[in-house]
Amino acid sequence: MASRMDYELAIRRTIASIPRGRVATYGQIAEAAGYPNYHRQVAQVLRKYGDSLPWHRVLGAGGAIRTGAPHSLEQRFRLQMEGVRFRGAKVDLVQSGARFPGQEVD
DNA sequence: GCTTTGACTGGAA
DNA sequence: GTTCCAGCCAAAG
Repeated sequence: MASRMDYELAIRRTIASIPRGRVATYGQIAEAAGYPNYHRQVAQVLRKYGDSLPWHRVLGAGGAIRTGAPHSLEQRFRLQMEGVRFRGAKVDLVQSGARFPGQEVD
């Protein structure tokens, strides 16, 4: 049974797999990592290992930036530099939303 | 071992 | 559109 801190490994791997120019939400990452409802742990992992992860590609529900800290400015700047299109203060998930295998596209 | 906190989410007011 | 509340899980006090 390898269920202990594997969740963080799965989350880290999922975040690292986000293609450049695309973004994913906390819930989406948690689900894609195999741990639904672990959206909070995604944030925790980002705080811990964010320095070695594309943290700027992680957004809140609806494409909103939930960094709170001054990072919000840098995050938005980086995303725009990658070609992510913004709509007001939120990201257009319809265009820049990362698609993980197994997800249904309605 | 219980309480508080956190880069969250979805629904209700 | 925003604000508040309950649900959620793990780490830290």
